[in-house]
Amino acid sequence: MIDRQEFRRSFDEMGAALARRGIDTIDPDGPWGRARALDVRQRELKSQAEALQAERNRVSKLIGQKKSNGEDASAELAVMGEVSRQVKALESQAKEAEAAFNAVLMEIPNPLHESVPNGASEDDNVELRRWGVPREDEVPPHWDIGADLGILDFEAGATLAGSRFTVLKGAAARLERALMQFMLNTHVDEHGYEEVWVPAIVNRKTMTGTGQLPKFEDDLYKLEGEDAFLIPTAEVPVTNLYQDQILNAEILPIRHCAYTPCFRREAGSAGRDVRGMIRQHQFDKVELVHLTTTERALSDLETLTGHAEAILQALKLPYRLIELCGADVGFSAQKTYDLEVWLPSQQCYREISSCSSFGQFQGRRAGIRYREEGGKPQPVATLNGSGLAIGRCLVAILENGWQSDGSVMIPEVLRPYMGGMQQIV
RNA sequence: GGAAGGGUGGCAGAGCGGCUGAAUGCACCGGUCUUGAAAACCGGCGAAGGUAACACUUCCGUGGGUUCAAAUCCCACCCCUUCCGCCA
Repeated sequence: MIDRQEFRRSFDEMGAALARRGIDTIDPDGPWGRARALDVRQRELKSQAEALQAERNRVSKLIGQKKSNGEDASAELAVMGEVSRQVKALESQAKEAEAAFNAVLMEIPNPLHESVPNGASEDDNVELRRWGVPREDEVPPHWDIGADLGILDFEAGATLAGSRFTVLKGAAARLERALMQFMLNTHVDEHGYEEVWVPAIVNRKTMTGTGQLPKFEDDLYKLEGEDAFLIPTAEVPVTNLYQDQILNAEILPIRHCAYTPCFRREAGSAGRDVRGMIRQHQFDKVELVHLTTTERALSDLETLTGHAEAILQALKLPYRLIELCGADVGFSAQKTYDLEVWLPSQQCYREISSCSSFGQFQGRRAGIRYREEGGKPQPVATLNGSGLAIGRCLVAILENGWQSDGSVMIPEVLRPYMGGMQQIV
């Protein structure tokens, strides 16, 4: 959520940062224009209500004093009936107006950080660097590699659950588990993260805190008969671990890593990546989450991204780092780097990690604040990034490790987790 | 699912119609004392809006109601704890 004070003080500057996302900030009936109008109305009604509340409180106190002194208070009581009715009416109007203002605010995305490049679509994302040497020989798609080896079963996934579900067997199942272990161990032992294990079902409030709700309910799996949802990413429960808390500044930065399954309806991506396991309704991911100060947010984003890169490097998977342009940065983020891994069958790089700084946006929404010694509470800055998406990582290993005899070389760092297995045959 | 108890400031915990934004203790901050520390003593110490600063307003799980006045009374809901049932 954007800051109300800043919204009033810097309406035009904020609007400009939002316009870079392609949002209409000129139209008075658009969200930006409506927010302004609703704020004015909300504040008017609130100050009217408050003035009358003050009167009510003053006279009520007087009545109490008179009564306890045995004096007559009937004159005051006579007028207060009406005053009280008016207070109630104004209170509920003010409440409604504030709720309306809030509802609009909740649907306004995070203004972009000034360093984010302009752009009209994902085609304008900026490549920052590449690592590793992509193989350019012909490699079959992972679904063929996996089917030939008998370790990926897409038909079984479809039978059990539908499209975009896959069953892993044998070496693939173990590889999935090995990747999870390797990633978590690396982040805990080498990067200093504290591991957490969290629920994969959360309530509406939690989902709202990180920004998935109210705007993106269609992307989520909702539980029948309950106001609860399957998480689309560990970001949601892990960040919200601290919802409505005031933290001591000394404990920042907080760095958590977590494995969770992730569930996405992929409502808007019909027809994209329908084959294989690039885009699944359920997938595994190890996530990195930082809670830090606003001053540190941007430099911590570099650190976090580096931790995700370290995994790719250890697995010796070629990748590139891109910075998302204004049109492509997600709703809650102020700045985002994507890591894209080389997929030889497609001869292109595909997203395998997304690392974002959210500034105070989520901290404000989720009520996560911190206090410097003697200072006032202020929202924490949050960051998160995949470290990494496990299913896509498995795909990359199958394709990059594929050999012309049909076998797949297992990256060295994973072999201890694979019972010493060097290749999948 | 059934029964009972309970949700109050960073924590613990009183209050159960007006003098209560809230006793008390702990924690924390400042001071006195001390070579220093501890102890003791004195003072301060919730959040949000609002203001130049005050004033003022709101907040005692959430929502509604009664009343001139609600943390306190009434209704509904949510959550937690314990016991029983069920169960990995």
